[in-house]
Amino acid sequence: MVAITLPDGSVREYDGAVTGEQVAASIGPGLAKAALIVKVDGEPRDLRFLIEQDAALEIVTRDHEDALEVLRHDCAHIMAEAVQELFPGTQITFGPSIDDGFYYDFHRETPFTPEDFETIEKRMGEIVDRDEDITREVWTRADARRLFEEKGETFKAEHVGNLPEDVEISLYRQGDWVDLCTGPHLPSTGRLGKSFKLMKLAGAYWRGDPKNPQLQRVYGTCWRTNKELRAYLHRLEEAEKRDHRRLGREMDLFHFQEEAVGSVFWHPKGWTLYRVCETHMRKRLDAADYVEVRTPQLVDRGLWERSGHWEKFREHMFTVEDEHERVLALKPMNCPGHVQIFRQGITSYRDLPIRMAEFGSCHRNEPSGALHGLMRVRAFTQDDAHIFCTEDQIVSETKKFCELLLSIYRDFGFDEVEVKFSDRPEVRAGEDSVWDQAEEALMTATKAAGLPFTLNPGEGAFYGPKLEFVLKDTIGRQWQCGTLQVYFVLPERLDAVYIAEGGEKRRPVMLHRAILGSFERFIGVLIEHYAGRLPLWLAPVQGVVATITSDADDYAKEVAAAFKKAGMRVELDIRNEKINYKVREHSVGKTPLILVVGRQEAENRTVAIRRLGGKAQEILALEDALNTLSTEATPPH
RNA sequence: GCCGCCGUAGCUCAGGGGUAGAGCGCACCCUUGGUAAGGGUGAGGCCGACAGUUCAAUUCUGUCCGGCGGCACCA
Repeated sequence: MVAITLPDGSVREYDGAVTGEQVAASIGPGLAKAALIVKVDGEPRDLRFLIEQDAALEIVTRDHEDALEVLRHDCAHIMAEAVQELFPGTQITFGPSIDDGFYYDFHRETPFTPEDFETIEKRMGEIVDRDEDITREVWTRADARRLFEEKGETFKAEHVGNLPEDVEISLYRQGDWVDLCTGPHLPSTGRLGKSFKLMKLAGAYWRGDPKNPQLQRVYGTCWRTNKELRAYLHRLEEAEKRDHRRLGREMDLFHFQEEAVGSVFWHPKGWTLYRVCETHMRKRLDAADYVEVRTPQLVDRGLWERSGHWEKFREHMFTVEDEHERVLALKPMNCPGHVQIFRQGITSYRDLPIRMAEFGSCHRNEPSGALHGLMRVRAFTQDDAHIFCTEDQIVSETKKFCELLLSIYRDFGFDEVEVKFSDRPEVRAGEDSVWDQAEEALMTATKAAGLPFTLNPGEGAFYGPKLEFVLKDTIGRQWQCGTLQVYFVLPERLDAVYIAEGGEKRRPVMLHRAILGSFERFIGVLIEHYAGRLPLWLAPVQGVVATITSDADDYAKEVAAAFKKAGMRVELDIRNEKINYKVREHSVGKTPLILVVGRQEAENRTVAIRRLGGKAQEILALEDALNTLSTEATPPH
């Protein structure tokens, strides 16, 4: 007897071993038809997996939350089958499901083109129509390897050889097509349906290593229904509309051009936004007892050699030579500079902690393929600071920093923050004992700060372990902005000391920390988060005074001047255009307030306020409008 | 950096071996209009750069530069 417990708590008994397929059939033919896979004691399994002992069973149908992953994985297989039928000689490698879809990496001499998509999609549809049985087979390692070698599937054969000894080698067969896979899979290709679409082509390295052959990756998306597929495609279009590169142009914030690849040309409006962010940060840092400094842009390579950067990051540093053939590097970071300031004079333990901030302009020669609008540039400005403190102060400083960071994120409208703890990477500076110490200190401090965090093993910085603070924007995308890194090694290398209570010299610890990360990137994130509709205090142009007829020009000028005097950023639009036209243009330009004035307003000394996206207008006396709106436009805190 | 695609007016894009087109924007004129595009006229282009093929190249080929999507990278 085998007793199967279903999610509703009911128990069904069977004479002997039973499959999920049989259980589903015994419940009802509809369910049997809708079933994709099952979960046996929580483990995803094929419908035909033989359950030999009592177990909890969950039948995964299309509506189940796990269904998409299975459908997408099967879709990848069906695509691979289609590709191998259509293009003999193409080798298969890996094809997992991913967020919103799947991909499959192929090895083939001639590249695929987007024109091939239609052909492949058509063949995939045929494979679904053929409704081929998908069966699981267990092979010995040697046989599986031989099979793939005979088929000329060198990548698969290599992979079989690399699998751990204790892993069961399972092959999935659908029609004449075979792939090495752990599964689970649908019982037949017909269950996939046709709500899929091939999306794009890309290169990818075999096993992610640039030294290995490059494969051709085909990305696709796959959904439960055509409706879901259409909704997804619509979502992509919407996401494109909030792309900061597009909005940057439409809102006249910044541009890029060939002569300065990876550097931003900030237009007046974009620079206003930048300055508002900077001013706000400066205010918050002042209040948090930071001191602000400025360190040199060009620094002799000797300092970078001592700090260890020259050895590790040489190829990412821009260098210049002076007339004595002395090599100077454009600073890629601010830490060594800050240590130089710390080293001036003698520091007492009484002076610690010293929180040294710099809106540090840095240059890094990022690989050309990494550049991406404001998100990844070669010239950027960090909201950087180094906290020089004693080991005893690490916990309290970390705590203070986390509070400051969360509070500033809230100012900018981000409430969801994920924290990741990254420990020692393979390539690193310093002894393991020092890393032990640094990791332990950071871990204690992080726990004391009381923030939930996840572990991110091996992802620490060159100098020390780090916390990463990841923002979640309106549409759920994640952006790593803030960081806190514990440096024990750098103060040693650059010989930073303070005089301790007993009169002896001691090494301070440095906490390298940033909240926005880089202003450029953060502004990119802000633009996308708000889809360009920035909150009033951030908007570069907060309001436009727009006239209805030229009779109101003089009054409009007076209104604009009054708002400007009240500290607001307003523009005047007295062009010979209809109000409809002006409203449309300023709405498209994402101006938060349109202050409409016509004859009536001029006579009554009022303004008609139209808010971005709103339909209604609100008529206020000029004085009231000034008070209300300038209060509303005040930055948080 | 690697793979694929792309580069035509300020923007979005069409075209195609015989030196170019649309819409929006811009300028000027008419219009003074009450909340998301009023009308007319006009000016804008070394068709990314450099080589090659050709009687002729913006169009075909190659190289380079830049952009886009991934991969790799991100102190």
